[in-house]
Amino acid sequence: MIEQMFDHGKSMDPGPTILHADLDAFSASVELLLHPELRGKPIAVGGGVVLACSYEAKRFGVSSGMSGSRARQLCPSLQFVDGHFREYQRLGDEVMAVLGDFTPMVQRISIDEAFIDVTGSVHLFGPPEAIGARIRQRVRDELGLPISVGAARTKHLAKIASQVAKPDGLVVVQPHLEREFLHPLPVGLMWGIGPVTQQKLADRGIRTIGQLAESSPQSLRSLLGNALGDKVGALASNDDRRRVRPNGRAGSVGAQSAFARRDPEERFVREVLGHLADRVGGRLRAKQRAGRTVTVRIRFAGMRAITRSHTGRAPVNATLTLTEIAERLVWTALAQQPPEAQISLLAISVSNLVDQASLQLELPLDADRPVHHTGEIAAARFAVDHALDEVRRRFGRNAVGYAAVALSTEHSVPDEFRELAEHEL
DNA sequence: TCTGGGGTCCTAGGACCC
DNA sequence: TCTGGGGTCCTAGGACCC
Repeated sequence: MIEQMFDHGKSMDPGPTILHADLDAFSASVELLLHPELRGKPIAVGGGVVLACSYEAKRFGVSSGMSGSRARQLCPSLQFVDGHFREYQRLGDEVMAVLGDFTPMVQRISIDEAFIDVTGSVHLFGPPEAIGARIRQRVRDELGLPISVGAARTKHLAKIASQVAKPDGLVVVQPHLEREFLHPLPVGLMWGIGPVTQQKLADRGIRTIGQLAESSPQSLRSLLGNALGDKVGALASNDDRRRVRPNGRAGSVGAQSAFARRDPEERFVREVLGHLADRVGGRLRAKQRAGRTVTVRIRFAGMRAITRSHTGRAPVNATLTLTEIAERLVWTALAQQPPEAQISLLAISVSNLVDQASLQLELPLDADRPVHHTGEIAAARFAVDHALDEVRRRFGRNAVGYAAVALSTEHSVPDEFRELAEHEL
């Protein structure tokens, strides 16, 4: 009798209920909606670069980020389609709206993936398996897209469950079966364990999450560092206290451009940096934000990369100011490199962000300059930026701008695709 | 696996302050 | 005229996420 009551009590209050919902091969699935005749065939979005691909293409070893020529080698029957990026954004938002019908506790991880905490919703919609099934049914019926869902007591378990559920499935991890579920799985499924960490663990004979759970905290700390060691040790031992947090704002904004290796010619570098600064500055200004730290990244032929940063007293978001700071950082860094070094990527990122409603005109944009100089320049730049921002607002982002004509279109990526990855500022 | 693009977090050393 | 310990900020590099 007492045991029954204990059991009954447990199932009435199993703790938090977290779902992880993850659209299957999202971009490719949207393209299949638009091109039903391609269903069942290996397809890839993109051309010069694979931006996304279907499960059929993945089976050949095709993956996103791969060059188009490499993908064609692996899969000669691969069909390339143009991306409909605005559709991805719209449908991704629609899916999030479906999730929002079950709870406001939605944490969106990317265009096509989110955690939701339905602890407070089970009395309305039933147990986790019922909620997961309803979500999948609605996304299928209303949007025509396959989505996998994992449900469990923690984020870690829910996320792994949705991966195990793929493609187009639902996996619920019952609280009393968590260890049986978790321990046989490979460590690479865990959040935070990528190729490097996986190799380090494999060198110690650790391949499953169960083996990881048996390892001593001290050995994991010394192998992986304190933070990561503690984190993976806790997760493997099924100790995950992270909450679902509705999305906050981004802590940094950046843009990058990769290109075929080339000599760092002055005109080229200026054009690329101007283009990147324009993208970053435009996004900052659109959200009335600015940042004190400007970081550049230079990747060389052979993939070695360096970063250089500058933190000023005043936050910046003017395109020309960002360009100048970035140029100075890049040339100072390149001066320390062998003169024959070729570059294959440039990036600009702005961090230490602050809100900057209407203080723009009063603030010197670069505190390192003499004040009499900065006042006028700041005002002029403010005016130029806002004129351009306004033209773009009315006629579109590409109506006017610092186009980097030196960038070949072959390896560059459509702006609409970039926008999919942008975080809320 | 010969590598796109936008992000986050951690580490380690140095400067500087009290 | 030798030197503790803690806190904060900055810089650079690296792993990882989607």
